Amino acid sequence: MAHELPKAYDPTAIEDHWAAYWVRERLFEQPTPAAGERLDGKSFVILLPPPNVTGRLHMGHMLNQTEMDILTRWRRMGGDRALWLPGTDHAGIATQMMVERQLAAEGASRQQLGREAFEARVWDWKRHYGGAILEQMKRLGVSVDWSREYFTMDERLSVAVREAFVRLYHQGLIYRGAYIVNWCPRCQTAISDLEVTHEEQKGHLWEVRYPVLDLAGKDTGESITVATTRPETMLGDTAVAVHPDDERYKHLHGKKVRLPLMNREIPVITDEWVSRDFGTGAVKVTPAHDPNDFALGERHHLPKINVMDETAHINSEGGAYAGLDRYVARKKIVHDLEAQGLLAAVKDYTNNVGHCDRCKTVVEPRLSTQWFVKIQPLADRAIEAVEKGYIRFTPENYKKIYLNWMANIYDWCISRQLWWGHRIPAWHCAVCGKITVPGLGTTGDPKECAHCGSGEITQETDVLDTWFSSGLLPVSVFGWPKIDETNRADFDAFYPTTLLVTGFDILFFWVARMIMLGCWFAPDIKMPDGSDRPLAESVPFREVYIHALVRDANREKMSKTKGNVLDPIEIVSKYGTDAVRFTLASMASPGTDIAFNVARTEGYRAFANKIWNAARFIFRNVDKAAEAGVIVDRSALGGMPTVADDAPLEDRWIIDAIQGVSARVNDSLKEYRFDEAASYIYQFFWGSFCDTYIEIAKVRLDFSNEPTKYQIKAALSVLISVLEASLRLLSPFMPFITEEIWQQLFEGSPPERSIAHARYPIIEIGRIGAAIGEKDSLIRQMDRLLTLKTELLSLRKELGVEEKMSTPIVLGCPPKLQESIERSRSWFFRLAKVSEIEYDQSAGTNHPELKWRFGSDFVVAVVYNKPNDVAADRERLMKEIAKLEKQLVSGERDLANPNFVSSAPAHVVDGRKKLVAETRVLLEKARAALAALPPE
RNA sequence: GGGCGGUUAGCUCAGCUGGUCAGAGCGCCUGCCUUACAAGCAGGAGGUCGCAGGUUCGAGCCCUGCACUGCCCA
Repeated sequence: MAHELPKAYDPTAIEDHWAAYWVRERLFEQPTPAAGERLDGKSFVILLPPPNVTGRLHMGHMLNQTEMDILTRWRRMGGDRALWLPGTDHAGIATQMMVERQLAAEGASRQQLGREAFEARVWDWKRHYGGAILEQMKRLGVSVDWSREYFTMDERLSVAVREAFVRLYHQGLIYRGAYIVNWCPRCQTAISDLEVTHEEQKGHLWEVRYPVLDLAGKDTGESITVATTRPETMLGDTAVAVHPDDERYKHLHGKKVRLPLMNREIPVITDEWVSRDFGTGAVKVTPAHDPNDFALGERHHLPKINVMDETAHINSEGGAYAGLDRYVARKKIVHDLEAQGLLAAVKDYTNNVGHCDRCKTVVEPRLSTQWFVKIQPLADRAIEAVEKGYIRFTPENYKKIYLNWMANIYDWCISRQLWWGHRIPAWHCAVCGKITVPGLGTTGDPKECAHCGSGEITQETDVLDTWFSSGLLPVSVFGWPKIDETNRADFDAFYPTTLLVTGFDILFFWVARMIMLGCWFAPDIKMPDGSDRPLAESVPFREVYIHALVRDANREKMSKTKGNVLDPIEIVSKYGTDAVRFTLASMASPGTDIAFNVARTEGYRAFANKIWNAARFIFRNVDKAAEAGVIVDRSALGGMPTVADDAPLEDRWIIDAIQGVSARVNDSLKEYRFDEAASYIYQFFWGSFCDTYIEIAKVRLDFSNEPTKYQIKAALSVLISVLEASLRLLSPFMPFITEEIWQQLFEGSPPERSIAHARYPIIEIGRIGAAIGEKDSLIRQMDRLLTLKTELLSLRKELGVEEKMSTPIVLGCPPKLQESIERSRSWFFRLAKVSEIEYDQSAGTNHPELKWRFGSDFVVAVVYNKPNDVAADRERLMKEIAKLEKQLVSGERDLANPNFVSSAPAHVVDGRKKLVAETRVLLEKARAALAALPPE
């Protein structure tokens, strides 16, 4: 059967086909191990960071997924039990907002709909639009196990969420209380510290006079000036605080002041926390609207007056300002203060203002009753797991960042005032007011109050922070909390997972929470042998690889407002998935952001085209050979290519090269050096295989003459085995094109259903060690030939020899090189465009009319009767001599230095000696050549 | 304010525990439609490794200071 490949590579023609094939054939499913099946420990388990159901694929996803896919495919081909588990996150706020917008367009609201109908509506939305991002992922060819796809609100995951809450509650690690939280007036919910982004903003610092009162409550005429950036909060002031040692205010200790506008008497208190240097050294205290003031209020038992409602409008506690938006109120208050002569000063001030991560609204610190996780006990284990090395970070510096954050962690506010999410499993009693949380391991909802027995209980309306459920994923996807003898196979086989690949932006949101929750709950599950699970086996993953941010070509962060967002799907349809994947891989060096440049992608599309055409060339010759009765054996393909010891130099050279590149690629991938691995393959395939080996092989594939079948067959079997191994090597990076060519290579009967099930080229250590000395000299001979070829072509260019013309050369070189040349005569003559060689040991010193080139062990000239450009030659030689002299001087200085000779390692000294000797020879030759030039 | 990175060719970036490390791709120049590929082939030019000190026989690599720049946390 003849192969048919179009001349130019067209990714769109093949990618959809294979993407669908992989899913349809269920090639990447990793079944639950059968009971009693031996777990050999060679497993690779990785969890996809679940994208939001509302999400669309962006470049960050694509980088993340490309890296995970490369690793998963690589380990799968390496023989591991590989499982990559996909799913989506219900994304509380984001999804709720999406559906609310939809409702708004219809002139409705969730309040009109009511909670249940609204939830049904969101589910509906999810069923219709929620899978979009997963469909996009399929287009990228990700090798995930679709049979295990989850959604964080799935029944079984919801069970886990409820159980986690219940356990933590009964362990005394969940409490409810009124604290200052970050309140988003737009989303109308509390958000965690992590969901607040701080931005510098120019604003004002208002200084306000609070009149000091005497014991009778009358103005003394004196006043105390406080500074504030949020004057509207003064409506809720319940004290003024000064530093106890501040001499300016000592006489006011214990006195009272009149709160302007509200005409409330509030005390002057003293507290060490007050900074004497900030503003006037006196601060207003608003316990219900500032976390520091809240702490102050607790210490001094101050009343906490909340003056704002959920939408950040002043409430009834705000007197005359009730009903005003916070910023309207601010203006009016400033105006009124000024009118009353109580505004002492207005200063420009830049401060950090918190914004809602989701909607960018300015966050209002606000007193509110919320649910919290007492985090320290969980954090302690999470710290231990990392400090003891049970979880390793790459790059390593994230370990420090993680530990630093963990050491300064605050209790986690887990309640959200949303309707979409896991509703908190706690019931309030209308009679006694106490809270009932179901017992451990129970399933049904409680029917009566656990404290007074009343049946008048209603479930908490708040839902849990989305990260509470995603933080449980590593345990919950494998069946926790229902792990018993009958269903523990998944957990035994796949927990802990091997690796987590993610961006640093969710290091705290997600990675840290998974570590805390995993280390907290997994120890409840016994090890397969029945022993207690140690912390080292409780971690949710053993390694974390943190990748960089994808920026645009100008290193700008991609953002919708800037309009510089690159849509991966758009680029993929233009250049092909393989090219985009390769771009990301080749730029993914740890620690640095990726400036995504399509110029680079163009280059890798060209690379794909190169691979395509190399295959075309080889296939065409295989077909031609078949016509001539030469059948190339394909049965031995699939391993590491080898070659007989008496094979031609170039065969041994290319085989050695692919063995070497395999070893390097494997090493690089072990260290997540996608960039290195990609570059090795690229250099090898394009440089060594296509530009050198195939060009050489063409000489042997000459069907026009009386065919030497043995020669053609030998050449073809090297070509095809190197191609086939290269495809496997490249497959994790470029799964589509490699699959297509690989399938064609086997002409419809491949040894596996997919190249993804073939074995990755890995060289066994023992074999590479054999005959290494001989191999070394072999490679050196080949390198010499190639260097000589380049020198000759360069010389020809300088002389202006026509491209098509071959010329005689004169060459002086050692016998060994001469022997290699003679043995490789057929291709060497063709590639170096040589018609005949005159070997001459005195080359370079005679024939002054020739233009000589010299290497460390050869002197060569192209015989071509064109007058030399003496001036240009002289310039080139002088430049070269200068360079060599510099090199020689520095080398000789080292060798003359007794310290160098005694303290540097032997191989360095030897290397330096060799270099100096070589430089001397070259210098001598260059000087001779210069002297031989005719005078100007 | 605290912490962590970065500064290497025109551009984007590699460069391991100091010693054949001054590299790659793109771009640029010159010549080629050579038995796959012009998305190609061949040959070439281009850098005092941010600045100033120091350690060392030896410094893009280690130390100190400075400059510029990015990020995280308060």
